Amino acid sequence: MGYTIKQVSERTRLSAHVLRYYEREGLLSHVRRSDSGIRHYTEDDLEWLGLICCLKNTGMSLKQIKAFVDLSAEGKETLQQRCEMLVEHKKNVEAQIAEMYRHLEKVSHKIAYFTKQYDQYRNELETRQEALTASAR
Amino acid sequence: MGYTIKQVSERTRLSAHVLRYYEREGLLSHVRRSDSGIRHYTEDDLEWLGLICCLKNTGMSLKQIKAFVDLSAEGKETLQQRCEMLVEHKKNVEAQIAEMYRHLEKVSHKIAYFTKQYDQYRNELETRQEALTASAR
DNA sequence: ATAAACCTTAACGTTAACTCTAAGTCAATA
DNA sequence: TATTGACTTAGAGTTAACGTTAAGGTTTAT
Repeated sequence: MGYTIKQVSERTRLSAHVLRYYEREGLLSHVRRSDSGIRHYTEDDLEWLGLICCLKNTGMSLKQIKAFVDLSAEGKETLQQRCEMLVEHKKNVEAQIAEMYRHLEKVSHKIAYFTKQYDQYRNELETRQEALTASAR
Repeated sequence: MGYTIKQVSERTRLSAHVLRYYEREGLLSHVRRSDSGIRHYTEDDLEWLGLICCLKNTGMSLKQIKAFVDLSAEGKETLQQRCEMLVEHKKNVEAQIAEMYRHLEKVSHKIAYFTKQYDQYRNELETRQEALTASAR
C-alpha cells in the first residue's frame, strides 16, 4: 500500500510540490499510482529520495542528480561510473568545506577590525563625556 | 586618480556588469565619476568591495549585505550593531560547515554502499566467466 | 582621422529551484 | 447530502544573482 505523498513529504522534509516536481524532472521514476491516480511510494522510493537529498544537500545540482539517476536506470553496467561520480562529488564537497574555512577566516578578520573600531568609538565617547563633566564642575 | 571599472573588475574578479549592478542595488555608493561620467574607484571603494565579496563568499545574500551597507552609511552609532551582525554571520558560516560535514559523511556511506554493489557485480561476472570457460572445456 | 577598445544607461533575458494557481477528481466526515 | 480536505494536472509566476542587448558617447593607437 506504500506511503502517500503527504507521508513522504513529512519523512523527507520535501514539500508535496517538490516531490511532484522531482518526479516530473525525472529524478524519481515509475512511482506507483492507485486507480484514481494517487501516488503510492514504496520503501525503495524513499531510499532513492534519501540519496537524492544527500546529493542535493551537498550542493549537487538537480541536473547532475538527474544524470546519476539516468545512469542507474541503465543497470549494473554503470555501477563503476556511478561510484566514480560519487567519489568525484565527495572531493568537491571537501573542497567546498576547505574554501568555506578560508572565507571564514576573512570574516573573523573583519570582525576583529570592526570590534577595534567600535572600542575606539566608545573610548572617544567616554573621553568626551569626562571633558563635559570636568567643565561643568 | 583611482581605478577604472576594468581594473577593479580584474582585482575583485567581479565583472564590470556586476560592479555596476552592485552600485545600482546600493551596495556601493558615491563612486566618483569623471566629467564624462566614467567611474573612478578609490582605495576605499576597493576596501568595501573586499568586505562585500567576503560576505558574499560566505553565503550572505545581497539583500543582507545591503542592510549592512545601509547601517554603515548611518555612521559610527551603528558600529555595535554591525559587529553583532558579523558575529552572527560567522556563527551561521560555522553552522554551515558543520552541516556540510554531516552531509559529507552520508556521501561517504553511499560510496561504501555503491562500491560494495560494484564488487559484488564484478564477482558475479567473474563467476559466470569461469562457468563459461569450464563448460567450453 | 578613423577604427578599436572601452565607457555609459535602460531594460529585457536567463537559470535554478522551486512555488503557486486554476480547474477539477475523489474519499471521508457531519 | 453537502462540504471539507487531500489529491490530480498543466502551466504560469517567483526569486536571486546575474547576463545580454541596444544604442550611443569617449579615449587611444595607428
